[in-house]
Amino acid sequence: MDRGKGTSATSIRDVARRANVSSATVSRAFAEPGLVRQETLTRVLAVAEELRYRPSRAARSLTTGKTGNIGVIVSDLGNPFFSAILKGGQARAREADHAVFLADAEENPRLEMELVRAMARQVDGVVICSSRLSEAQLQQLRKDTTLVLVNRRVSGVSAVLLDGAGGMRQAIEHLEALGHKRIGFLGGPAESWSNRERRRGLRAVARGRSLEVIEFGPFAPQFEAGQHAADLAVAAEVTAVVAFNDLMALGVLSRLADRGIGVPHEISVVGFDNILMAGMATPQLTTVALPLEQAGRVAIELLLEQLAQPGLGTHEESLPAQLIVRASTAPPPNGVRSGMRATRTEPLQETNAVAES
Amino acid sequence: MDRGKGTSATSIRDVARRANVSSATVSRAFAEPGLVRQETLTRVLAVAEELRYRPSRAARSLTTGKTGNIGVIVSDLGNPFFSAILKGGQARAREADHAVFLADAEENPRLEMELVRAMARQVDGVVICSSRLSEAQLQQLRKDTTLVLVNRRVSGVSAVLLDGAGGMRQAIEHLEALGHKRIGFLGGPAESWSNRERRRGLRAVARGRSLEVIEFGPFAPQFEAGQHAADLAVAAEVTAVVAFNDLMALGVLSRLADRGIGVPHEISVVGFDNILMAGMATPQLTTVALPLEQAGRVAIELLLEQLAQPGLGTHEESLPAQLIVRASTAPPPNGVRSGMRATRTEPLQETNAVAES
DNA sequence: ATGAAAGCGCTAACAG
DNA sequence: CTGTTAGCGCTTTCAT
Repeated sequence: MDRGKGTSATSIRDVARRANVSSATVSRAFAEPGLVRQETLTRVLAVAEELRYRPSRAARSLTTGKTGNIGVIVSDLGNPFFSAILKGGQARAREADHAVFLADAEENPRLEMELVRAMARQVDGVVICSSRLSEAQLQQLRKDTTLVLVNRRVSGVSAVLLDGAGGMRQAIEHLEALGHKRIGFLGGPAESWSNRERRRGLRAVARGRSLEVIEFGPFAPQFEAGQHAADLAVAAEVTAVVAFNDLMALGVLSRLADRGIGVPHEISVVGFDNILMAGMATPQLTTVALPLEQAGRVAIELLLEQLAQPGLGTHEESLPAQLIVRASTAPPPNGVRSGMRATRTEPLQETNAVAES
Repeated sequence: MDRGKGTSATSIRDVARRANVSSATVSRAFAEPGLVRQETLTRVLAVAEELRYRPSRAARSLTTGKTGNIGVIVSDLGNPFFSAILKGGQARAREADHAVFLADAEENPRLEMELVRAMARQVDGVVICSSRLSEAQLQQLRKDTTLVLVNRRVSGVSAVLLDGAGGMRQAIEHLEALGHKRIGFLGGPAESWSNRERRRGLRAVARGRSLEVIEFGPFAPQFEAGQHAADLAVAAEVTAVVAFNDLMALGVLSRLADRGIGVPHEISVVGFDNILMAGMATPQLTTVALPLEQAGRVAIELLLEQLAQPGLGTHEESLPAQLIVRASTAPPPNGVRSGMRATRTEPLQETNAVAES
């Protein structure tokens, strides 16, 4: 009978015996090839190859303290926003010969905390994307875990941020240049760091311009919320709408089409690119693209750096947003209009906030 | 100075000393609580808690041979199809207290092989989603790795399959019931197992019915390919189109709209649900939904079973597809038409096949 | 340049 | 029920 699978993986000793050397030499042959004589080295490597020997990382980690693994926690695997980050991170980790532990926190802070704790001993460090933990909890974690955050800023922790504020500025400037004076913003979840950033950018750019900006929301960043919000925006007589993400923007587009309202002739629409539509190149929708894969790469990069020189301080890397203009924006129907100073309304409605970007 | 992070994780000995027991007892307290006297148990657990002790899986795996980890390999992390599977698998693995190693094979067989090999020693088994490896390579791998395949059938290996053939049958029967007689199928990548399945289902259902089925493709399963294929389908005068996936279907929709061809009045469109649009509920598009998350769960399930009883044979689980009818299908323009027997054309064009579903 | 030996944190017999 | 004793596979002084 077959005796299961990995029951008898070749160990370092097998190689050592077969090559007439001590296991120490085999170990060195892999870790510090320079320390063994050329002749021995080739022999050992040959035998290792022949026996299909692969060092056991678990055993190695026992003595070295390093696991060669990196943990990545996302708040919702179903969100393409995170898949993209993950893809980049995964690639970078592999280049550095590190394996990736993946966990989905399912938007649940308790679970997230638990996952980091559970991972802690099996990885050298953890990347958390859009953490739902409180600042205090994160500060707690960083005491005994090397941490890098994506899409979240916390003092003393390295992070890679996506420049939502800058993206918002680009979007608004674009619309302003087209002649829009009255613009609606459909906000995402209130607790979302990136939503706060985007609103911050929005206000900064509106300040001191002859733009009227109306904020709606918070909304769940979903297609349906976009459909709903579209009606609010139309009622508020804006000539352009910027949505928290492209899913919502798509909802807006859909609702406007249903109501027979022309895009972009009657109203212009901009979405923030959750990369949802990456494959289909969002041919209709003007979006603010975020370099998500790169964010993943950089996060791993930061983590690796930090592992290499634990002493040094923390980095914060901010990645630029990029407005991609397409068919959903155009000059407003009747050229210039009001011309009041920037204002904003209170949130008009609450919806349950789920996925964030 | 701070001496890095996990430098001094509390070990089993620390707990043992502090609780006045041997490390064996502590070990048992965690592994087989039943073997320890209640009193001792509580004391040990209390101390462990106090010291924030977490057993080291690496060390444990050294003696037990089990790692408690599962490897999951997907052929493209960027494809939402796989994110969905991953999400389900991740969840199931966590329920079973297993961690997930994730790797992206990037559509590259060499890399895929390498990844499985690299993972092998750190995991108890591997799930490969839409493997790009040859049958021979997979047979090779299964010799020394516990394997479960998703979306791929290979003799002697457990697998979870998505019933593309059944989904296709549903789609065609739906269109037939509406009165369509001449239907086009826009095929996916030629090498894709699921594409072969869908074509198989297509022919099976067409056989013996007064339906004319025209196959186009193979195409890359992308939005752009859908746009292109739309023209071919229109030229072929079909009254309905079934696309390999929803991305392509969206492309079709887009192209038809550009050409001013009404959907569903002039032509009906059905997509296979790559779950791309999960969030937006694909409100316009009739699709064949595939239970992707469940597929992930079942895959892990199968793997766990196999790990538990290595002796037993392999399972193949086939998950049902589900037609979801929405606004993109309706009776054909002029009711009944020709009525010839099922036929099919040769592939009309080749495009580079990338993502598959 | 290489080997011997100790030990990383844990579990698995085997005693008691 | 609990302690003792060996290792698991590898790295790392310390010798040689």
